[in-house]
Amino acid sequence: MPQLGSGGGDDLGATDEMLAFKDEGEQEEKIPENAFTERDLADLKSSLVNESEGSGSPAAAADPEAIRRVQDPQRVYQEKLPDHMDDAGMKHQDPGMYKGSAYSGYPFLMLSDPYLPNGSMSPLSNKVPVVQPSHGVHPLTPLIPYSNDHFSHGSHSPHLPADISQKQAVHRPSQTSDIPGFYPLPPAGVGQITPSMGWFTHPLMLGSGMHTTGIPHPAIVPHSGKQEMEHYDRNMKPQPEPKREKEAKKPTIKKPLNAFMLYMKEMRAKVIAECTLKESAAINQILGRRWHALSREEQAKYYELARKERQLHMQLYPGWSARDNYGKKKRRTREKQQDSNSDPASPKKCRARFGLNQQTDWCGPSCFFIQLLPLKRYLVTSFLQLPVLMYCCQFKGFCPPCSGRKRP
DNA sequence: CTCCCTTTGAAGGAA
DNA sequence: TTCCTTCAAAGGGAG
Repeated sequence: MPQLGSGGGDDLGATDEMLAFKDEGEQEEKIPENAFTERDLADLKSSLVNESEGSGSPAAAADPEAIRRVQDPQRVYQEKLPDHMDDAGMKHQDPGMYKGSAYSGYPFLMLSDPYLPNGSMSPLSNKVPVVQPSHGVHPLTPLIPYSNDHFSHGSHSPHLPADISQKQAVHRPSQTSDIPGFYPLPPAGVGQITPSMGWFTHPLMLGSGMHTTGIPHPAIVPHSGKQEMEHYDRNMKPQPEPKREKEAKKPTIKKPLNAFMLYMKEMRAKVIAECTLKESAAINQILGRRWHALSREEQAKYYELARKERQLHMQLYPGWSARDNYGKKKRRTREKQQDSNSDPASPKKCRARFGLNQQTDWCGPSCFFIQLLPLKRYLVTSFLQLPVLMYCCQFKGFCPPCSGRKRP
């Protein structure tokens, strides 16, 4: 058991040591000399939080007109659409136009909508780094005055090599059949949409990533996706079409992305290219380390973006709570718990039956071995002919905490 | 087909 | 106030 000898109990360090991909890119992940302390970062974070929680949105406070624009998207469209259709590639002529385009989970950065109905990602979505210089101007940018200062690297993200960006641009399908990523189409403009834009055909839009304001928002996804399927598969026999249709239209508003998520979205492509890794779990580990190696200023950029995302999200969905999306895993957990409760030999029931401490198993959870080794639960009969719950390691049939007794 | 893994941060509930 | 849980993204891998 290597963990035993790892010493110091530095879990993080140990974890890193165990990572097979550690070598890759490790050298380039040197922490800058001016690296901030965790305390500094915490200060920064709290300052950002305070700023956002203070006397309202600074951006909004600075620009009351912006609030009105958000509240009146149609007006925004009318005012902004022509410009940003030009800027954002509605001309769809320039194959490299995405290179500098802005996309994020939210519209003010968005060129395409990653939350298209049926769980399908926009063909533009997942390859496009979230945080990139904004080429087009989103209608909501007055509200969220994204400054290209955040992207002071000129036309290219420093994190994203030009070749990658170009590759992404090359893979873009024709814009002709694509929805422009900005929120874009005023209700008045719907009639101009081609019938092939199936997701836009429903007048109410609500089942199609459309906010009640009429703004399609990437955070809104219909329930027709994974979750809905799961519910259907597990709990339902085929239902009459109307009911299923009705359920499928219930929109899901997703959480706004936090700073790290924004960073991941932007940097994932680069890491994949550098490390030739495809597994997201491994990539995320690398990204996590790189995130910690970022300078204070670089991290602040993402915290600021995340803060603005939250602001916009709050303004678009005032009553929304992250709790609204709770349930999937919770339901699973509950089901497992119910299974456990229905099992007469479940640890909980057996411990209760024999007056054992619920906090301590037969061998005791404080036992180091018992926590590390695979366990199996045994319900055996004691010499009093009473059933007794036992936990024993399956490790070579030997259970150290049981004083060397062989597994029953 | 579905869930897990893996990361950080935000949010909400429980203690 | 602190701690815990869940979910955001992503896509390969496992069952």
